Amino acid sequence: MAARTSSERIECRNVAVCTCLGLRRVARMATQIFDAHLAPAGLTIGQFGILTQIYANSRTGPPTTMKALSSTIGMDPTTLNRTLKPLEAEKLICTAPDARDRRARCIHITAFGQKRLARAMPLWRAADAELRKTIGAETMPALSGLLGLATERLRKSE
Amino acid sequence: MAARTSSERIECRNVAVCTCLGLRRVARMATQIFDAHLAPAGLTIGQFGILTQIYANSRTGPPTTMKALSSTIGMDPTTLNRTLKPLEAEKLICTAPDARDRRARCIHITAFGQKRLARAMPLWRAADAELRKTIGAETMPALSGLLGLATERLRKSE
DNA sequence: CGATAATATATGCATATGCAGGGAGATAAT
DNA sequence: ATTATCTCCCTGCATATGCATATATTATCG
Repeated sequence: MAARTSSERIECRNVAVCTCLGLRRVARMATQIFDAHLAPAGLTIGQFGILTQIYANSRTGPPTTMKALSSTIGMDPTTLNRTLKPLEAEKLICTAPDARDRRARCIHITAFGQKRLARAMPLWRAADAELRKTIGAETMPALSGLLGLATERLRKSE
Repeated sequence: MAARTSSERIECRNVAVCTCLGLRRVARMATQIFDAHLAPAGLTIGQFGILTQIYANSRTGPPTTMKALSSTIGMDPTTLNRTLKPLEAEKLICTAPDARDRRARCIHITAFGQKRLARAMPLWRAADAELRKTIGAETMPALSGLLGLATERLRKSE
């Protein structure tokens, strides 16, 4: 038999429906919708989500640390670290070393940040409504539910 | 009444279940699984998906252009442009201007790229199996189906 | 108390993502 | 044919993402 090294067909049909690639693709598309809606408030959807979480935490307990926040939103701490930088540069948040553990930094939302968040909230609602309208009023909660379930199980597996 | 500007509570409960943020979060988590599995083959899941698509196209018709490929995988052409750079630098793909339309660039997978893809394929299967096992054998196809539906509808809306 | 381990954050590197806008080439209008 | 327009790609800018690793600080063990 002659060698047919590069003509051996690679079986790749299933890749077309890869869940990971699907997640990334739909996340990209949804991100464009949300970023476009939030742009007038000067926030991306990622920044908006983080700011909201910091705000929510500030109303329920002690100041958030990087570690806690990164765990809550399921993001690598090093990513969060850098993602916070533009927010701090814009004075939407401020950070200070924790008095009881000087390794940790406490993250606070500023009054300016709260104003920004309040301004962004209706824009987020409009983006959410557009996504719902586009992918279907039945599909949206089903997708959201599965994502919540997946998050939970991915978290537990760590 | 005294001014209470910054003490007005911002309603943000729904943000916790934002579909866009959920998509981004689960996409991040899944990406970590797939990237870890594919690392021995020197590919990220994004590169793997693109390489697979170029390979599949090469077997069914004329060479892929950037525009066509970006549309197929639902990615901005400028993003694709840069994402292809490391693949070209590693000689996994090669590009050449189209003879009939010199604005366009035709993208080909090299024999070296096919070898790399063949090596990565079982790693991708292992990653897929791990994700399935983690999020649940019933959840996986349901999620995949909804993502396919969402992709379709997001595409049509453009 | 001093050495060691564990923890919280930060930095270097590389890839990923897309908007605005620019340049080259193809197509349509007059 | 010349102009106008449109299409395809590329570059500058800014954010997003995480691994390996470094630094600072706390906790633990002997």
